[in-house]
Amino acid sequence: MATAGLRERKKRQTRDALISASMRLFVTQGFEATTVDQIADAAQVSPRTFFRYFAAKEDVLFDDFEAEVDRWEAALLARPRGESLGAALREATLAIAEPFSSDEHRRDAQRFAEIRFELVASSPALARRSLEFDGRAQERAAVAIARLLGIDLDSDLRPRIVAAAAMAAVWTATRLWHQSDQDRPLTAVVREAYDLLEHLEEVLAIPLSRLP
Amino acid sequence: MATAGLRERKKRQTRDALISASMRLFVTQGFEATTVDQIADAAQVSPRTFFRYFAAKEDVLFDDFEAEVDRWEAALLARPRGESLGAALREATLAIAEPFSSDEHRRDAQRFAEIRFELVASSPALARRSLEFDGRAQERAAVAIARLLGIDLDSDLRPRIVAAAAMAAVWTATRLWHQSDQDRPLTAVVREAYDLLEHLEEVLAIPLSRLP
DNA sequence: CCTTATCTGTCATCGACTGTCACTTGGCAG
DNA sequence: CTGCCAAGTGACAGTCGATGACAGATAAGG
Repeated sequence: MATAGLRERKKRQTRDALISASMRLFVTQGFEATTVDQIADAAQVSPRTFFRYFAAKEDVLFDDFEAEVDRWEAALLARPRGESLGAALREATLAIAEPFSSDEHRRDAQRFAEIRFELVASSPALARRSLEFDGRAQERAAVAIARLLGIDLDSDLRPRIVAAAAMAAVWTATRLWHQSDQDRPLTAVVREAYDLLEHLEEVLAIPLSRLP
Repeated sequence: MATAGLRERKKRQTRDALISASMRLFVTQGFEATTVDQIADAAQVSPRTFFRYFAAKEDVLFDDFEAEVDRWEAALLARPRGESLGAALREATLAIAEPFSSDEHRRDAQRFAEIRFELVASSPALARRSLEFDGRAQERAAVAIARLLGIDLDSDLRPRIVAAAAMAAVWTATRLWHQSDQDRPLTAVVREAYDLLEHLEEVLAIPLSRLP
C-alpha cells in the first residue's frame, strides 16, 4: 500500500507541490496577493491543473479538513456506550485537540492547522470558506449525534442544536486561547467551554441586570 | 425628514432600482445565471455603478439584514430587567419572527426575507454570504448579551456560547419549519427550539445507546 | 507492443471586480 | 443668480478566478 501505482504517486506529488507552494506564498505575500498563476509556476504546473486539484484557490488550505472531521467522528463513535452524550463529545474533541502526539504526521497536521488559523484571520475570502467548512463539519456532527442517540434528524431539533452549541463552545475556546493566554493548555480551555455548555441552563436563567 | 435632499433621494432611488431589478432577475433566472451587466441594464445604470452601491453581487439581497439585526437588538435591550436571559432572547426573537404586522413596510421586509431564504438554498455562493452575515449577527448578539449580563466578552466564554446556541436553535427551527410542517406557525417551532435550549443540560446527559 | 483511460498543457472565454479619468449635477456661499 | 466644490456617474481598460474544449503525453492492463 506504500506504493499504489505510479499514476497515484504522481498525483499525490503534484498535489503536495501545489499545497506547499501555496502555503509558502500565502504566508510570505498574503492570501489575496498571491495569484493562482504564481502557485502554478512555483509548483511547476499549468494554472489549469491547479483547478483540476482544487475547486477554488481557498480550498488548498482545507485539503486535510475532511480527514480531521473523520478522525473526530471516529473518536466520537468509539466512545463507550453508557457514557453521557456531553462527556462523549468532550472527550472526542479533546482527543483531536491533543497537541502532543507520537505520530509525526499528526504533528504536521496540527502545525498546518495553526498556519491556516492565522491565514483565515487575515483574509475575508478565507474566512468565508472556513465558515463553510465549519458548517459542513457541524452537519456531520449532527448526523453522528442523531445516530448515537438513535433519533431522527429530520423531525428532532436536538442533534443540530447540540452540534451547533458544542462547535461554538470549541470555536470560542480556541479563539480566546489564541488571542490571550496561550500559556494555559488549549485542552484546559476546551474543557472549561464544555463545562459551561453542560450548565447552559443556569446561564440562561441569569436575570438581566441592565446597567444604567 | 421625508425629503432629505434631492441627492439623497436619487441615491435611494437607484439603490431601490438595483435591488428590485436584482430580485426579479434572480427569481426568474436564478442567482448564478444572472450577470451584473443584466442587473445594471434593467436598473438603467452602468455596471460600474452597481459596485458603488454593493461590494459584491450577493450583497444586494442582504441590504436590509443589518436593519433587521438592529431591530432584534433593540427588542432584546428593551426587555424588562429582572427577566431571565433565556426568556429575553426568546421573546426578542419571537417579536421579529411575528408574521402578522400592521406595518406595511415590515410585511415587505418579511416577504423579502422569504425570497432570500429560497435563493440562499439554491446557490452555494449565496449560502456562503449568508453564513457570513449570520456570523456577524451572532457576534453582535454576543456583544448585546455580554452587555445585558454586565460581563466581559474577552474573558468570559458564556456570551458567545449562548449566542451561538440560540442562533442555532432559531436557525434549525426555521429550516425544519420550511421543509416540513408549514401549517404550524413558525413562532411555535421557535418556542420549541428555545425550550430545548433551556434544557440542553438534560440532552447532554442522555446516555449513548449505540445501535448494533 | 498497443489500446485505452487518465492526466496534463494550451487556448479561448466568461464574469466578477477595481482603478482611473472625465463629465454631470446637486449643494451651497457670495 | 452665479459660480465654485464635492459627490455621483459613465466609459474604458485591465486583473484575476474559474470553466470548457481539444490535442498531446503517459500509465495501466491485456
